[in-house]
Amino acid sequence: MKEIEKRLNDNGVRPTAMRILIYKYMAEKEIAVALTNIENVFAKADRTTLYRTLKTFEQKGIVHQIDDGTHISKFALCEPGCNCELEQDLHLHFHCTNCDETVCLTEQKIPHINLPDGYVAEDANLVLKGICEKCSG
Amino acid sequence: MKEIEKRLNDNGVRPTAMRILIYKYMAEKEIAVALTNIENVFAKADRTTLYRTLKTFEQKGIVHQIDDGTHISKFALCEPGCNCELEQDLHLHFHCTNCDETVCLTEQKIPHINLPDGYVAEDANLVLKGICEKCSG
DNA sequence: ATAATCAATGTACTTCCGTTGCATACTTAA
DNA sequence: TTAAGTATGCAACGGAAGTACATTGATTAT
Ligand SMILES: [Mn+2]
Ligand SMILES: [Mn+2]
Ligand SMILES: [Zn+2]
Ligand SMILES: [Zn+2]
Repeated sequence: MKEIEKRLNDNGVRPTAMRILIYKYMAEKEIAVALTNIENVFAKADRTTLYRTLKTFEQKGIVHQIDDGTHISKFALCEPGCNCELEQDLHLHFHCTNCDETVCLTEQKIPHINLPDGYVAEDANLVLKGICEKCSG
Repeated sequence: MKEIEKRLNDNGVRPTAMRILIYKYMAEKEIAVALTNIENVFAKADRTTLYRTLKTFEQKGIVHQIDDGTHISKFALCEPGCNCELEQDLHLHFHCTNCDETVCLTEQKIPHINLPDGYVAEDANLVLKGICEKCSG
């Protein structure tokens, strides 16, 4: 568990008890989580704290936010050493319409797209929807 | 303007005054519109009516909904004869972080993606974010 | 050790958007 | 002309994101 503290420290986030718990929870869970989700797990903690923890994690590059089309922000841990801002590390996400879970497909990078003149892309979001591995098996 | 009535009729939507106005508005405007947007334009009409009009249009294949990552649903008219559900007609969208406008890039189709075993894709959403043509010019 | 300072958490409240239930007006068909 | 179906209006609800302010906790300097 010292690894988590180190990871947080390295990214400039003070490793408080709450933050370590949330990080641990997200690490064990292999799918993207929403605030409501975390809220249910850590019912004794305040929503705002959890909200701000996610925001802090995001700002410091510990998690990345995912827009899977449900209009609910979800978050997933970044791979160690990944730079989500850079095009090379942008991966696609899969949202299962059956179980409503969203996963990172970190191996599947978003292909480069040529845009019409005048458009300058700084970020990209690619979400596929359908039936996930667990639900189709 | 008879064209609009025909378009609505052809898609099984009764061409009421309100619906024609909304269609006309969306046709003139070349960017995706949100409900709030339409609400401001047609201030005398009720929110719910506008909301349901968009929903009806969507169900009948007259408009398609766009998730541009702002967590606000936006809508744009479908090209005549387009089948948004089909992979071949899935195009990408561009969201300008400067003017907050979202446009359809109907020429830019979403490339086919090979998924890991077990995943079955039925829909795709690709949004690029950055500076749009108007803002970069 | 104490006080001063800054960061993290808690409480409460607000806003925005999407959505639904039910009543009323309008349109179409018998 | 009546009845049935559809569209619109009115009112309210719920979820999620966000913020202001108070309080607690941890760090640092004196
Ligand atoms: Mn991801
Ligand atoms: Mn479009
Ligand atoms: Zn699933
Ligand atoms: Zn712009």
